[in-house]
Amino acid sequence: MSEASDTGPDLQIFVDRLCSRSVLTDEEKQAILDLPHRVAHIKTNRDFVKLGESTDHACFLLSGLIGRFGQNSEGERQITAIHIPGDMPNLYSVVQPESLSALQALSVATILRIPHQAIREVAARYPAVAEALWRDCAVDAAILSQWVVNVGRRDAKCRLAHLLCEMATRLEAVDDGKEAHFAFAATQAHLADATGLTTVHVNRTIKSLREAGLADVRAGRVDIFDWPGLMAAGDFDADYLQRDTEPEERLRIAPVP
Amino acid sequence: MSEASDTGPDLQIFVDRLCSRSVLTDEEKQAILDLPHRVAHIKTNRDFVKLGESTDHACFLLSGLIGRFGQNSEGERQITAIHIPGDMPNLYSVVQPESLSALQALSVATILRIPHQAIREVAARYPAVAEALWRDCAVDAAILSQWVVNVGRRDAKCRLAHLLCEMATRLEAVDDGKEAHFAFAATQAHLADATGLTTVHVNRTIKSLREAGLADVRAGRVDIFDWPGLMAAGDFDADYLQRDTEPEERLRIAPVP
DNA sequence: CGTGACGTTGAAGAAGGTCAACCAATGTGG
DNA sequence: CCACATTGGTTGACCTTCTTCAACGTCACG
Repeated sequence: MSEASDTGPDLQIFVDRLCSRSVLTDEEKQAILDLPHRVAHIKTNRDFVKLGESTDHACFLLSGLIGRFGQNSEGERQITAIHIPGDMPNLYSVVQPESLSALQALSVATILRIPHQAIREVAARYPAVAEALWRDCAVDAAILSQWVVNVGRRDAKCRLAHLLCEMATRLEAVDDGKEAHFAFAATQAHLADATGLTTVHVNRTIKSLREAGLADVRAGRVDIFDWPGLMAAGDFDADYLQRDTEPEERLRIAPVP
Repeated sequence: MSEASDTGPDLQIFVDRLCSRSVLTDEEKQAILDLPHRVAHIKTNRDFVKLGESTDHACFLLSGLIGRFGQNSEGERQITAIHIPGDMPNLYSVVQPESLSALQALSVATILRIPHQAIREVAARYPAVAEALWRDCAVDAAILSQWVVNVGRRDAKCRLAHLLCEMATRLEAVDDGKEAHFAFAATQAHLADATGLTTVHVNRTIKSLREAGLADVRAGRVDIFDWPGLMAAGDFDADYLQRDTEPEERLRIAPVP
């Protein structure tokens, strides 16, 4: 991992992301863009936030794939969220610095580290920013809820299909067509940790999706052959991702001055 | 379900709960106590917040047990959280009114309904209140993360033991002793929905906990015979519940005036 | 060209699900 | 006050899904 000071316009995608569900004024957007941050490059499979550790900064993912996970006493991992560029994998740490989940790079990744103190100051000054951050955590929790349903109440094939649907939707890899594909660096072992299965069974399950003509996962890439079919197999309904919040539905805690 | 207007000091336990992890001034506490609310009584097994429904108020649980759940396309439920008195089962709805989880009473329950608008006004006016609410959501998400680990990476006996440990800890039913007990109205079917098992297997698993001399669940009550043993069987570490936040560790987003 | 990470496959077994029957407690209407 | 239904809990027999263990293939890279 290397660190370097940087003041590029990197946070713009974070602002865009917040504004997809919240309403911010130009002043508020600028306050976020002005947040101090340092760039860091993370190697594949490196745990860069450890379980139980206290942090004084939050991470913003610029590129790559990050898994958030917990583990049982045998050290077996359970991935609870897969984060994509634009996400803040541990935004919650702003109000809860002791990290109850660990973060692992599933591929090489580039992150920005933003000091909690700076985020807290902006949130204290602009209630609408605090609200937008709180909302981002709420969406994260909604995805987490679905993850529980996925792991608890679906069989292997359905679980994996659901996960692929979720990633395809969040990565905006699907349009109206039947086919789609996207880069996805996670290994079968990562998928096993995410679905609560073994790598062996993930392998067989991928095979069955492939043979059913639904999708294939290989060489860091997911190919979807039959999007409606995959959604059906995965029992997938994209509503929970809250991607379709129309401008007039977006809430704002304080009036726009 | 019956509704009645009420202005008793019911919200005091909510304030106490927030202050166990956050720092609030007397003025801020009073603003929360002054929140308008209506009392409602809910019958057992009634879904009082439905999936996908939009709400304009958050619920505060005064008495009883509430399950938050999602479900798969077959209608099989997966409980993602069990809420106890003092919890706000859908606090997140303040920033995210479309409910992505449903709420079901697991016993007769008494709730207070608090309009979103009122909560939003207090949060906009007092950044520290917004922070405290945000933190409450973060703790809720931390519990949810553990729930994923529980369902994804532990076997039936371990899962159930973990759940009992979590409930015992949150209900403050355990002290330093070996034994403990607490009222717990959930049925075996509810436990099955919570653990992602079938009722039949929950029944057998309870039997095995009983025969191992660890704990028993029956007649709306949990008896713990061997607390250290149950914690070991459930792979349980209470840290994630954030119950031990010392006053000097509590964060505050804005200075105390 | 060896070594390690990742993927693939087969055989055997364990954990948990399914189906079905039955019991005990409680409530209800005649 | 009894006949009956309902809800929650218990148990057995059987079957499916997933795990475990072990071997082997393949590709990238030093």
